[in-house]
Amino acid sequence: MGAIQTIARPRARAKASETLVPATDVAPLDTILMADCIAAMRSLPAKSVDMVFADPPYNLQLGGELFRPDGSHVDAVTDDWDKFDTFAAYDAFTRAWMAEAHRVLKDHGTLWVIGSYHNIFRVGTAVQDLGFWILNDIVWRKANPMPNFRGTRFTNAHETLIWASKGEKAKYTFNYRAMKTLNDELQMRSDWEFPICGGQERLKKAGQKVHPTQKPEALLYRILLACTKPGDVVLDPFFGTGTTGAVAKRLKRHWIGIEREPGYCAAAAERIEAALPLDESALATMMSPRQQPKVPFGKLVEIGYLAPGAVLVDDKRRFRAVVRADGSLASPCGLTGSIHKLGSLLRQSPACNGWTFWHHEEQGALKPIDTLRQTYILATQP
Amino acid sequence: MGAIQTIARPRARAKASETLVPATDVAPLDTILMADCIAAMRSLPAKSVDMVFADPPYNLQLGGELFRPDGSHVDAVTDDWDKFDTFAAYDAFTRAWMAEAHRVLKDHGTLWVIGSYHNIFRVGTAVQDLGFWILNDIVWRKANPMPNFRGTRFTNAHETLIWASKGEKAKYTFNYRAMKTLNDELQMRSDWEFPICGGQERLKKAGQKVHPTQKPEALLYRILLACTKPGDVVLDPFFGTGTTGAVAKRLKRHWIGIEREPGYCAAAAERIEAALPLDESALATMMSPRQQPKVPFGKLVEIGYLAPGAVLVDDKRRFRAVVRADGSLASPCGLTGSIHKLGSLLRQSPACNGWTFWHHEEQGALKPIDTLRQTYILATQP
DNA sequence: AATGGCGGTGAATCCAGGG
DNA sequence: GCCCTGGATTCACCGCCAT
Repeated sequence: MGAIQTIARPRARAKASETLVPATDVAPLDTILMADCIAAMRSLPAKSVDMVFADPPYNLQLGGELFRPDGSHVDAVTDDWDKFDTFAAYDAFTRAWMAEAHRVLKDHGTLWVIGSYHNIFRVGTAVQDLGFWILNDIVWRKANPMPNFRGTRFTNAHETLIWASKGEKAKYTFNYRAMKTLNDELQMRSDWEFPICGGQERLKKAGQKVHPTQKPEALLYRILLACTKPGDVVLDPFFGTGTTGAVAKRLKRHWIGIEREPGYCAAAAERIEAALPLDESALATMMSPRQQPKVPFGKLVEIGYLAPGAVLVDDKRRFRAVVRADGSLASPCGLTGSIHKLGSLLRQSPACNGWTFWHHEEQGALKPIDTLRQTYILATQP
Repeated sequence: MGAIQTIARPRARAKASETLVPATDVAPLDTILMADCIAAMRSLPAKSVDMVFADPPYNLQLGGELFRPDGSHVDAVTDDWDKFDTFAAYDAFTRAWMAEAHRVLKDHGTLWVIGSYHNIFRVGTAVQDLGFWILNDIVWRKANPMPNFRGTRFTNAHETLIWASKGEKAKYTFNYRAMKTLNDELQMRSDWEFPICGGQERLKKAGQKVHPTQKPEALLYRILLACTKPGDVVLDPFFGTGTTGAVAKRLKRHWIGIEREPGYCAAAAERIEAALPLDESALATMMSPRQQPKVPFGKLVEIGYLAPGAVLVDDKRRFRAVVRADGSLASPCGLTGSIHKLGSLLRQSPACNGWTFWHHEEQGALKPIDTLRQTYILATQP
């Protein structure tokens, strides 16, 4: 693993590359190029890297300030690097860096890009228009997303990644066995769950986060493990605080980072210097064992296990309630609420497990609605 | 719910609409229009529907169908088709139907589109370019996806939906409380899990599935419950076997379906005819507190729930205020104002819900004054 | 030493209605 | 249009500190 080298400008050849540069020289491995990403990419030889991982600006287009219900302020992404005047400007920027990514990639290399609904559709369109061939889109389900404080939309609980080869017929690396092993001998799916980056992993300086959008290492770990081999070269043109570099070093892949902000470069260099090969316990956390799925009662209504209007009773038939369209219950006396809430109201107890309290008639017998939940879990778990 | 009416062509006015048609007439409700989708949409009056749900063709590269910008079918699709031409044709088709969707939607209506990585990025770009404002992208996680048999990629286990309003400032319907209830009192997230459509729900004829991509009713159920009100009109320009219509009928929403294939139209008509609407009590959903009668704080003082001079504090007893005769509060530091105003002043936040911020002593315990309001509402409701 | 309460916070396109 | 005001609105995780 080469030393970390921070340079102030891309190499002098950058300008000449606008004409035609023979791809004879070698890319500077395990190095941060402190420069504008498009100029720096132009300085790299064609067909020299095995993967490009890109976490470009999302063009969030945020409005005013946002406050939590308790009155505290939400620290939003307001950095200048995320601001674009128009979609056209964003598209031009996207196509410029992505065209360079296509040039720099080896024929058997692949591109990964991450984004949110603000930008990912434009990114994906550019991916296709530039001749890349999409292999999968991947959903990063956040275990702990920020809620929607005003109750105006669905909680924005995921981000999207695109994985693409250089063309329809292009070969690419996919370590199928490694992914299947990582996923308890089941094929790895296109939806991945990870917590957002926080705790010890989150880089901080004077109590402040160093970068507003630092990605979790687990995400990069899975990507690099799935789609590169040891010794491969990964280029990250939006290096930030160097998550890609840190994980690449741990997995014995080479990396090249491009980052304009000196502060991010310094943080990344220090972080990667300190990165060590993963020990077994850290590996285990990366494996993200799957947990028992939570099944809301409303789900059983949606999928038709219980129809709205169905009648539920307790085991002694003392209480009775009707299922409503949204999964709430209504009792004849006018009380309404969730299965748990209505159970506790009627029983006049502080808490109630609605799953075992409420029953429905099935072949002449009363069965707790929990059996429906178990049936559902059994039917949908592989 | 009107009878199902299958027509062979869109109404005669369709052609004239290419010039300028005053939007005076009414859309044909609860009807299948057997016609090309763009032509049929042109026959509908402007600003006449509350939601457009669209499940357009997923694109072409799998040897499927190709459309010209006017929506007509292109027969000879060969492997030699230039990709750019293919994408350009699909984009033109997408923008054509989507522009009609924008025209047909009421100002407070919303658009839903579903797709996979083959087409969703182009669809999303069109959504933004046409001036729609994306509210969420939603991931449908398939509980039981088809495995990747060759082990060459990640299991393609999800599809993506886009939910958009007509513009950045446009209002829209979102039944927040119903969604929260449906999800066991947690905010509904942007990742939804449903099984793919199969079993009894899957329409079959002579052992063959009637439609290759029939969507599960649970998916439409959640969408319609979340983003429409009873009596609203939902237009589905790619009606297929009528999942949208069947669920709309069950939930007492009006629907309009456009479908070109007679076989699909017949299956949809039969299916919707058999669907049963929910009765009123089952259709009821948990309402937002907003829809409760408004009770001014001063009312509680007037009727003696709280006497002038009573002392209120916040939950941590950091702040303290005295109730005055007119229902305003006065703090010891001299500040005065409504329960909301004084709360925001003292907490130094831009807004504050005084009903939950302020507490009063009741049997030795602090209780939010909102409980008094709830008591009052319960006591005065018929 | 465990445990539990409390506070902080994260890529967020985050209000509605009346005067 | 604008301004003002009423009042609706949060989940999982991490770390600190008190018990």
